[in-house]
Amino acid sequence: MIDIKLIRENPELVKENIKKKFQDEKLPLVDEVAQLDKEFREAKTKGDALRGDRNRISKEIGKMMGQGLKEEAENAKQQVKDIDQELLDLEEKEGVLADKIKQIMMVIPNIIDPSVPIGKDDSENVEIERFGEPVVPEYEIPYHTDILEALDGLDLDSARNTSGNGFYYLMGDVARLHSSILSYARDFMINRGFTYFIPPFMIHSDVVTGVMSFKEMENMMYKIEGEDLYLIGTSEHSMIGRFLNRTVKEENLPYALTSYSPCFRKEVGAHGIEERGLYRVHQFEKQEMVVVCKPEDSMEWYDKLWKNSVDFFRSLDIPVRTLECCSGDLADLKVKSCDVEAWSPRQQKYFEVGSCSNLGDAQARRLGIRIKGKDGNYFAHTLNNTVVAPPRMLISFIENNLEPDGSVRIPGPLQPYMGGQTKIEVVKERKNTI
RNA sequence: GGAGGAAUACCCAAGUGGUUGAAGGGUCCGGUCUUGAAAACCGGUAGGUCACGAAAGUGGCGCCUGGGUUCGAAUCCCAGUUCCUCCGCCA
Repeated sequence: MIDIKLIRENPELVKENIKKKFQDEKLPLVDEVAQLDKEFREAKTKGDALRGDRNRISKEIGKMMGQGLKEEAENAKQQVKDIDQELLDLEEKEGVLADKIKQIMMVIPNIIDPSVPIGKDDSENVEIERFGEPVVPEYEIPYHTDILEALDGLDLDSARNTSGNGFYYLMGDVARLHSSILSYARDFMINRGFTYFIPPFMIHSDVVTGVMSFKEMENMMYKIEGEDLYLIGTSEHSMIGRFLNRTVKEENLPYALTSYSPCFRKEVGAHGIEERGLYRVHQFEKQEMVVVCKPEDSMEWYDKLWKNSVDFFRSLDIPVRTLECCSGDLADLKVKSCDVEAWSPRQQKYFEVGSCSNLGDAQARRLGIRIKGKDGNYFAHTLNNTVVAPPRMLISFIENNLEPDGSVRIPGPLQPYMGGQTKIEVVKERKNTI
C-alpha cells in the first residue's frame, strides 16, 4: 500500500511503476482514485465543519440550560438536529468514498526498487548467485517418498485416513531429522544475532485481513469454527501482526526476529504431478526471519536476510542459487524480492525453498506500524525471509545426501542434533509402517 | 466454563449527561536557589492521526473496541476484547 500523497503529487511515477510491472489494466485506477480522493477530502472538510458547529452549539445549549433560557435552547436543539440530518448523508458518503479509496489503494502496486530487473513473469527472473556443484548422479534418484519409505520414515497412507490428502506421518530417524533441521536452523539464526520467538499459531480475523487480501485468505486460511480464530499460514502472520497499530521506539530498532511455527494452508487449486508427496502439504513447519527496521536500513537487511538462507543450505551441503524476482513476478506489496532455490538431483533443476522480501513501508502503512522519531512519527520498513521449511526442505536434503545404497548422510552440523548419528540406513523390515 | 470486579494520557488516579478546553499527583523538561547536588519553590508537559491553510494557525476524531440513545456521552444502553479475584476443569 503506497502513500496516497504520491498519487496526488506524482501520479506519473505511480503509472510508470504499474507499466514496469506489466499491469496496464490498473492504469486507469490511478486517476480514478485521485478523483475519489479529491471528493473524499471535500466531503471530510465539509463534515468536519459541520461536526465543529454541532460541538459548539451543543456546548452553548448546556450554558443556556444552566441560565434557564429554555426557548433559546430549544431553538439551538433544532439547529443541531438539522446539522445531524445533513451529516447523515455526508458521513455515509465519506464512508463509502474511504472504502473505495482503500480498495483501490490495496491493488495499486508498491513502487519497486530501481535495481529490480524488468520482466513479464517468472521466466525472466535473474540468477544473481549460485553455490555448490549441482550434482548429476550416475544412478537414478528415486522419488522422495520412495526414499523416505525405504528408510521407514514416511507414512502417507495412514495420514490420508486420519486427515486426508496433504498430510503425513514422519517416523523414526526421519522425524528426528526433521526436528533436527529446525533446531539447527533456530540456533543458526540465534548465532547471527536474531531473537528467537514462538508465536501464537492462531490469530484473530482483524490480523488476518491486515496481512493478506480477502482472496488470499479464502485460498489459504483455515478457520476455527465458532471462534474468531484462524490457523496461521506462516509465523510471519503472527510475528508482523504483533506490530499491528503499534508505534515502536526508534532506539529499539532494528527488530531482527526468528520465529518457529507450524504453518497451515488450504492450498486451494490443482497442483502438478511434481507436487505429490511432501512438496505441497496442508501442514508444515518453518523457521522464519522477520525484520522491522528504519527505512534507510532495509536494503542492507534485505541482503543479509537472503544470504542467511544461502549460508544455511550451504552448511548442509545442498547446492543453492538465488533468483531475483523481476518486476512482473514481484508481488504488489514488495519493493524487491528473491527466491532461494535448492538443487534437485532427481529433477536436475532448482526448486524454491525460500523467499526473501523487502516490503518497504507498504506493509507498515497497511498495518499501522510506526516509529516514534525525534521529529515526529514515520512508517517502519518490514522484511521477511524463510530460513527453512521442512518437510519440503527434506526433499532437497535427502536427494543431495543420498548414498547409492539408499541411505542418507547426516552432514556434520546436524549430527549433534541427531545424537551423533552420521547416516540414516535403509531398513530391512519396515516396523514403523502398519 | 461459572460468579463478581476492572479498563481514563508516559505512570498513578478523579470524574453518574453540559464552564471537562479530562481535575489532582508523579515522572520528565526548563528556571530560581546552590560551590555542586538534593530538597523547596515557579513554569511547561496529550500524544497520535486526518482535513483545510503558503505559513502562523483552525477544525474533525481520540477516556479498551464496535454499535446505539441524546441537541450533547468518559459518563446511559447493547455486543465484544483484555486484565484481576474466587470457583470448576486441565498438560
